[in-house]
Amino acid sequence: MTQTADPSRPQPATLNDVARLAGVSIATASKALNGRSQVRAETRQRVIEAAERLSFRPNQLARGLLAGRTGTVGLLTSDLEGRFSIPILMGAEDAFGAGEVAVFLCDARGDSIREQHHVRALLGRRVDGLIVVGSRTDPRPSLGRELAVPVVYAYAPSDDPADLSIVPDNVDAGRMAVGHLLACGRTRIAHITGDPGYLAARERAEGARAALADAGLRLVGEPRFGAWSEGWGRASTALLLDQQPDVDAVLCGSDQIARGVMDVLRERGLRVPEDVSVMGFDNWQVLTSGSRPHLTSVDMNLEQVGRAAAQALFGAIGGATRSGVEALPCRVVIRGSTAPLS
Amino acid sequence: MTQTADPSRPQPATLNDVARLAGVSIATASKALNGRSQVRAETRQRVIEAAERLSFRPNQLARGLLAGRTGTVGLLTSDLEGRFSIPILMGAEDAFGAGEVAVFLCDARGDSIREQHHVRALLGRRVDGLIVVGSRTDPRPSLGRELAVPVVYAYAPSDDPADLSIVPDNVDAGRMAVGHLLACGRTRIAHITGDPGYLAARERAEGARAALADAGLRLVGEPRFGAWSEGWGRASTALLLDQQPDVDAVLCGSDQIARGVMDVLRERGLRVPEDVSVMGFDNWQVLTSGSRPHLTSVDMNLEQVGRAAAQALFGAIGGATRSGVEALPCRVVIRGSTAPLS
DNA sequence: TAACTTTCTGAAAGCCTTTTCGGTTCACCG
DNA sequence: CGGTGAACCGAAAAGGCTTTCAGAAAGTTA
Repeated sequence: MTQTADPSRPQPATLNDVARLAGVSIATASKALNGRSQVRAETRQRVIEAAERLSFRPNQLARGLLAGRTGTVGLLTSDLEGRFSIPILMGAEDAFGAGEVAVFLCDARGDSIREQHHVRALLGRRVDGLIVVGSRTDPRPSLGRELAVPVVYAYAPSDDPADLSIVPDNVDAGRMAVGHLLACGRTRIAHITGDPGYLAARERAEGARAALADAGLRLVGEPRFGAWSEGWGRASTALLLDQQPDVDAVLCGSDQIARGVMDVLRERGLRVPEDVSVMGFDNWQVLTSGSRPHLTSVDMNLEQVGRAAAQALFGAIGGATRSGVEALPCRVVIRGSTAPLS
Repeated sequence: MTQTADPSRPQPATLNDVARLAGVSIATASKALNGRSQVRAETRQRVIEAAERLSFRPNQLARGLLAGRTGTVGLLTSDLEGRFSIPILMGAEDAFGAGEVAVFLCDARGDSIREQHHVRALLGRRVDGLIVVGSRTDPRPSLGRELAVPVVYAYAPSDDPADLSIVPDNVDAGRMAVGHLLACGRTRIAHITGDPGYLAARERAEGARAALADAGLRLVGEPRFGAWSEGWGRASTALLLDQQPDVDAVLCGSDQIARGVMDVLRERGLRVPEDVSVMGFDNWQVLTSGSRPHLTSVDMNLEQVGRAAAQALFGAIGGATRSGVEALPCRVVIRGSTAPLS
């Protein structure tokens, strides 16, 4: 029988041990260690040394029990696999980790039953707040208003406007992308993008169209919705070149699509960026820096989304409630695949 | 002044509330809810209903304080960014999440100071154990033997053999990869791989060489160490074809390298897989399924590494200590880029 | 009816820390 | 030398839960 009490593993020291070793009461020890002013300097020193000797770490459980705040938050993601969750998670972890907050990570695998389960478990652990990270920008069901702790939604906004959601501004991103291509002197711009079931795809297309309209231009053909894959990029580029051989720029809905587009352009003997400039979306480094030339792409600043969500949650824990959907700007990262017309 | 006590947010119910509502003592309520046998069925029912009504969730802090076990573990990663940490983290989260264990996520950013800081914070929170996830397979400094809780190292083994480490078997992976190419009838196999500073690169090369030796063969040329990038794949393939034009298979140290290799092969008019079979490493889906043809690759089963680490930690918490480095097998995922010689 | 089980219930201790508040000590002043 | 205030210290409560143990209630047997 394996016992849980491993005799070789010493129990961590308690405040009691420290107090005894220093020859003071528990209360004094606590005050000494927490910088309270009711302690003589000499006594404080003795206590601190005792704590050092026992490598005492105050038990956060007890502290949390007493304070009513645990200094923990739950990070509820719907798919760790997805590459969008990770940077957000990093940003949040970063914003919290700097302070004295620890993060519980839960992956619901896109299953709402499991999500419910995790929420309950987190509430049982008395987290001070919750960040819900989605894997796409389409609105998702709210966790509800009755929760005992504040909640902030990141990337995927809540469908309840009373909740606070932090998302990247994909419409504006579409505008910015086209803006860059226009600044390069391109006027015959096509848009090849992914699954039209994704709000992100539709919003980017909308932004692109709006920016062109502002310049008195239109897309070359309709936006070509399809899949978020290199294969779709290749297939639709072939079609595009047949139908609109005079295109001078392609804005792609993802870096994967852009890779496919560039491959076919090269095969057809077109030069990137001279003949056709190509732009991707997501700024996924493995794709942007593997291509020839390196791929200009729109970065959604996801880490910042995560950080903003964490800060908003921090504020909400402090009582400063916000609500609605807050859209953060994206940014264009210029590399070799776009250049001014010569 | 924003106050922390938000009057609109109801305090969660305590066992006391439940007991009062059910008209029993706290003790009885506790026993009723925890399935202890000292309670009449009718009383138990009343308590359960009361708990339901108040949507009572026992405070895990208080429970943990009492039990000496918190039901939490720390997951210490050195770089969330890196794509190797994530699947491991998923596997671990999976193995734990199924039970009643919650996971604290900490990212040390490859900084050992920050790592120390996180370890202390986690110990202060009285985690029951720690999983340390590395970003490369080279051994890393142990956290030490004096820790109050068990530790399991995943992917990056500890340099102290007294610790338990779970890693993928890269030597064997090299053997398996070459085994597959040999099974395809390939005999003139080249190896293009990444930074020789990485143990993974050296081990895979070693395994490949060993498998060839077993078959009475040798690599075509020396292993070509370089960088883990498409660019290196392209550059070294050009060189390879100049020096060894009769090569009939290329084993690559990563999927990125493989993509570069395939691009140059295609440009030189060589057919994949007919003329030259190409194999990658890591089975990174965005790369393997974007290429033409889809890329055969070695998967390190990282999720399983994570799961195994979690299970080992679970065992260690229960007192079943293991130690040493345990290497888990990888697997070859066959796609279109490798095929038998016709 | 007395004595004895059996079954259920509740008071209280304990986990570890922080904080309040009353008590002790001591220097200093009138 | 009694009194005052400051400086320091410790007892105790609180926070929510589990568990032990003693006691109450109900049922059984002689």
